[in-house]
Amino acid sequence: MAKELTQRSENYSQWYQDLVIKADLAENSAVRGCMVIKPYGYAIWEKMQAELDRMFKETGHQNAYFPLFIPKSFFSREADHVEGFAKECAVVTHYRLKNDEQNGGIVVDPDAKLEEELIIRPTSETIIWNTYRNWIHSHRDLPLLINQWANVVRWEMRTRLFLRTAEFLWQEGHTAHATREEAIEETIKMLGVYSDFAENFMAIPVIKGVKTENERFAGAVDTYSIEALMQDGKALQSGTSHFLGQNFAKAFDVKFTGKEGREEYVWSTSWGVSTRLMGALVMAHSDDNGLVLPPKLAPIQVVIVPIYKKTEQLEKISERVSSLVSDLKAKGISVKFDDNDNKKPGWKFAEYELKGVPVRLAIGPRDIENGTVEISRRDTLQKEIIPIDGCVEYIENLLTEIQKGIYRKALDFRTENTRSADSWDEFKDLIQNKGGFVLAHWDGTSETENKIKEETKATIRCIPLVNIQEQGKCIYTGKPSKQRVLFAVAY
RNA sequence: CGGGGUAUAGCGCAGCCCGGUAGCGCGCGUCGUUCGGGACGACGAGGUCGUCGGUUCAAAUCCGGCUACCCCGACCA
Repeated sequence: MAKELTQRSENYSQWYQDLVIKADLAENSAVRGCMVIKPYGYAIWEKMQAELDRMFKETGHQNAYFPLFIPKSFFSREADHVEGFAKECAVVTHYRLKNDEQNGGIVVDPDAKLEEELIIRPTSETIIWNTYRNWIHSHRDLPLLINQWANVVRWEMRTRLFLRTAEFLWQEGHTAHATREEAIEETIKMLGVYSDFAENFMAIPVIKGVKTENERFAGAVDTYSIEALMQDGKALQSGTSHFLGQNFAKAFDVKFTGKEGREEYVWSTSWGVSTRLMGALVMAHSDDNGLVLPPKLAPIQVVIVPIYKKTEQLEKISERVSSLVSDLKAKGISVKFDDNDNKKPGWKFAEYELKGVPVRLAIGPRDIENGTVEISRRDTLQKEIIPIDGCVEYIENLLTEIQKGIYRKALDFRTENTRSADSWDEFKDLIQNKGGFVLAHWDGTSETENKIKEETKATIRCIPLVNIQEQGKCIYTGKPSKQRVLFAVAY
């Protein structure tokens, strides 16, 4: 075995690390906390982007681009926002280098100090709201529905490929509305877009919910999120949508004249998903043989491996395969015919499993003679021999089935790993020994939430939007509670 | 940012304790035999030992600074 993968049962986080690197998704760079996203990984991200972008446009949003740099003064306008991000900001203080006459090399030119320091955006609310002030004057300018695809920087202490990096790629939607209700509706709508995307494209079931005060975005009135469960029983926040109230409108003085001629502050939202989704995708489905990709996001959906001894055999296979390739392409299926002569079939099988290609076809002289092809699916590793005539339809159906199958598997896993706790002992036992989601009553205070976190590392992931209302007692304090909330140890 | 570990050929590692001019496996190149689950043989190429400095006749090896990565904490999408 050329590329050994650590087994999940042995060391889950090592398995993740190995897989991201060995499947050629990304690697660490020379810059602390920053990764290089490699072509195969980036191809998956591009597929995610393409679909999300389509969904945003379908819901009326337009793309725009705002600067990477944010003047320091903008940043301090919204008090909670600064407090939340201050500790992890990269700051530009100078704009020029010069030759170091004493020691050689180059140094920062002390004469080139910026009048006002620039923050590298950790998120763009401030620069965007400062801009929106000039764009919004009347109710006729609303709603303003903008999205941007960008990189952002948060100076993280501890990083992991895709899950937490100092620089990451994301999209951030920033919308302005005339009424509170409309802004809340937008917040929930975009949360819905995220959950549809997660479930239908990434094949990851998610729970939509609202965050508690502790976990709320700095500057938001309410933060909503989608929460996914990874195979090791930890939760991963996979997307957030914020109702910002009038906080940023007030901080940046963004007012509009309503129909009745009254001047009012606008209502706003922001929402984002990042390359963290790549981490979710890896951890939700993959196994000890490598990646398992949902067909809808796989850069290569079908790989064809020829099996031959002599070049005449390869020629025959290639001839038969070329029409198959064009038939598949005509159906919009991405296919690769790997006729690389330097690698043996067995090596290729292992390699494409590592890379998570959903369907593999193997065609050898025997198949040419019998008019068959060996088809094998990545999710279950099952193989069968089918007639080559009409196999396009078979493959098309199989891709759909795989997409459903891995969603089903992830959903079953989540169902099995979502439990209720009715006492503190039971709660601790579940969190420590089983992991997964734990539904439990909570008294609604940050104080209790913090104590639970200190003692168990579990946090409230969200208060599910779809939730049974029932009387109960807080597992920690015994105080009355109206509903259960979703706890888990999170990434 | 605190504690621990690591850095030697493209990758994975040995050598370091006890200083004497670098080795193994995989990969890579050529040729031949192979090819239905990570093939085999022969020959060959490839390293200023992370980086900067110190000790020494001599440093991968001893000492110090720096950088990056991994693990464990605190912070976070």
